[in-house]
Amino acid sequence: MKKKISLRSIAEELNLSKTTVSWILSGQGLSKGFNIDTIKRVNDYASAVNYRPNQLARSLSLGKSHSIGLIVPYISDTFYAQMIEYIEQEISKKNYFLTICCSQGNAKKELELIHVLHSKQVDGIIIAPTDSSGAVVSTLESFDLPFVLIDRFFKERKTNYVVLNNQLAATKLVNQLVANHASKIALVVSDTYLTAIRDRMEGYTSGLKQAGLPVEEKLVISVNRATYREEMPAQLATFLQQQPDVDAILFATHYLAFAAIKYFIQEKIPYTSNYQLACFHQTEALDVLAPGMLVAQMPLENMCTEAVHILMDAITNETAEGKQVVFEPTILSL
Amino acid sequence: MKKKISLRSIAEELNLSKTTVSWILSGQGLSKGFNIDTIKRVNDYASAVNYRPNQLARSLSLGKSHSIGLIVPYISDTFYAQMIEYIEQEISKKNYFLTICCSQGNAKKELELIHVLHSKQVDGIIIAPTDSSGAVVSTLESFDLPFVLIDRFFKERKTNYVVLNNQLAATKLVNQLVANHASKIALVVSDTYLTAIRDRMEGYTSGLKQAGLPVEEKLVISVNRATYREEMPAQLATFLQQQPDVDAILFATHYLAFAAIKYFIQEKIPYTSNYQLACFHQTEALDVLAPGMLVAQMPLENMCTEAVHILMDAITNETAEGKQVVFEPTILSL
DNA sequence: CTGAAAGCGCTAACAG
DNA sequence: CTGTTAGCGCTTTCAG
Repeated sequence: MKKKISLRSIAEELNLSKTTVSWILSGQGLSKGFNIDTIKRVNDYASAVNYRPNQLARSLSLGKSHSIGLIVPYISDTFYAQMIEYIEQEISKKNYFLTICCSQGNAKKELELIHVLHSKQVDGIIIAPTDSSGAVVSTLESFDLPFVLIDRFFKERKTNYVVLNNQLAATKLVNQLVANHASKIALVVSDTYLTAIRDRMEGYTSGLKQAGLPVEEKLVISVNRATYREEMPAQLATFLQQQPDVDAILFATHYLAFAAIKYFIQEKIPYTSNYQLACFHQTEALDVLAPGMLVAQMPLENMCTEAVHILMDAITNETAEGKQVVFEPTILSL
Repeated sequence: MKKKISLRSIAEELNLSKTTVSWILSGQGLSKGFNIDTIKRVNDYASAVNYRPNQLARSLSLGKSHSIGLIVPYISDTFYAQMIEYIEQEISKKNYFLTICCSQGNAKKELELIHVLHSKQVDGIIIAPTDSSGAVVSTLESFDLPFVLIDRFFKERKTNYVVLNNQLAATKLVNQLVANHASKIALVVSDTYLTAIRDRMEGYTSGLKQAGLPVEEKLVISVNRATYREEMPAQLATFLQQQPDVDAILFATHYLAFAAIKYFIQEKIPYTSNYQLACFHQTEALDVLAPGMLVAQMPLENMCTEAVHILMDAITNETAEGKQVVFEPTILSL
C-alpha cells in the first residue's frame, strides 16, 4: 500500500533506467533529446504517484543542500522574530530552506550550533552573533562556508555583514533630544559587550559632546539582558531619585524601553510629560505606549533581503568579495 | 589546506578501515571489543581534526534525519514566536533539529510545505494548521509520517493533537464578566473558519445563555486577520456607536485586543473604565496596557513540551496510538 | 579484533 | 535516444 516511491521504483515500473527518469524529471528531457513520448510517460507517472525526490540523497549527490542556517540569540524577541520572517520570505522565493537555531545569548551554544549546521551541510549561514570574541567568524572561515553577519558584527574583520550605523543613530537621537531642549540625558543599556551596543554608547557620548553637555558616567544605567525585567524597577527607581533633574532617557533597545515604561505605568509616573524618551527599533507596543518617543528605525526588511542577496551571491559565486553594508537609520517620532 | 575531513580520510590517515573508525566514533568501540589503543588513537585524531560526520550521508544511511519540521502560520506573531522557542528548546534537548516553515495563513502554501518537509525526510512534523479542510491531515497520514497538531485541530479526526479547551475558556471568561456585572458583552473575532475560533464563539454563546443573556448577532464584530489593523478602527467606531450600552468586550485573540486598545488610546476613550475587557493569551504589551483585563491563559510551554513528547513517542514507537491532549485554561486578571 | 562490501536514493560522466 | 556505472559519505552485515 504505502510502498516508497523512488526513482528506482518509477524506472522499474516504466521499464526504463534510473538515469532516463532522472534526466527527464530534472527537466533535461528535451535538451538531452529524449523521445517525447518517454518524457510524457515519465512525467505523467511521476505526478500521478506524486513523486518527490529524496532531498537527502539529492543533496548528498549534488554537494549542496539548498538550505541555509540562521542563528539568532532569541526567537521570541519581536525584533528577531521579524528578522526571521523576513529572511524566510526572501529565501523561500529562491526555493531555499531555513534551519533556524537559537543561541539563547550563549556564545558556547552558538559555536556548537555552527558546527552542527556545518555538519548538516547547509550551503550558507546568516547569523546575528552573540559571541564577541570573533570565534564564530574564525570557525566559519575555517569551514570556508559562506556566511553573513546581520545586526551585529566585528569591525576589524572584513567579513560579509549587514548592519545599522548604530553610532550615528545614537548621535542623531541625542541631537534631536537636545533640539527638543533636553539638557540631562540618561542612557539605559544592556549587553555592553556587543559592538552594536558599544556603538550606541559612543554615539550617545559624541552627541552629548556636540551639544556641549557633560558626559557623566552616573547617567548610564546598565542592566543584564538575562534579568532586566526584574532589575529594571529597582535600578530605575534609585537612579531617578539620585538624578531628579534628568529630562530625557535614551534606551539602547526596544525591550529596555518597554520595561521602563512598564515600571512608569505601575508607579503612575507621567513619563510622557516628565521625560523625553528615545530608543532603537520600533515596535507595536511602543507605538501606543509612548507617543512622542523618538525612535531610530532600522530598515529591517531591507537588511534581511540584502543579507540574503549577499549570501546567495557568495554561494553561487565562490570568489565573491566580503561585502559590508551599513544602513543609515531613520529617526522618527511616534 | 582545507581538505575535507571525512571518515575515509581519517581511516586512510590512521591506516584503518572506514568500518573500524565508524564503529569507534559511534561509541561502539568497547562493546565491539576493539583494541583500547586503536580506540584512543581514533578518538584523539578525530577530535584533533574536529571531525563531524556528514549528517546528510548519515541520515540517508540511517533512514532518519534527526530533524523535525514545524509549520506555523506566522513567525512574528508573539504567540507563535514563543511557541517556536519552546519547541526548539525542548527538541534541542533531545538533539533534534527544527526546520521551521511559515505558511503565512495560506493553506495551499502549507500543503506544499508538508510535501517539501517530507521530501527532506524529516522524522516528524508539528503543525499549527491553517488549513481547515483537513487536507493537511490526510496528506500527512498518506505519508505515514508522525505528526502532531498544536493549537489548532480537527475535532472529527483522531490524530495526535495538543490544544486548549477553547470553548470552556470562552465560557469561563463570559462567566467572569457576568460575575463582574457585565450585561451586554461584545465579541471580536477573526479567522472564523478556524476551529479554535469557532470554539471560542460557541463558548461565548453558551456563556451568555448560562447567564440568561440574549445572544445577538449584532454583538459580534468579525474582521480579517490579513487586514485587521486597518479595519479595526472603523469597525469598532461604528459598532460602539450603534451599541452604546455594551459594557464588556471579549476578544478572541491577543492581537485583536491589542488593535482595539490602540484605537481606544488614539481616540482617548477611557477603555479601562468604560468596558470590562477579556481576551485569549497573555502578552507583555497587554499586561501594561490593560490592567484588570481578564485573560484566558494557555499553558503554552506545557503544550509545547507535550507536543514534542507525543511526537517523539510516535517516532520511536511506530505503533503509538493517536493521543489527544486538551489543556484547561486558567483565567487571570491582569 | 578488523576489513570488505553492499546499500541508502540520487546525479552525471561515459558508452553505445 | 537510452543504459551502465561510479560515486556522494556514512552504516552495518558478514566474513575472516
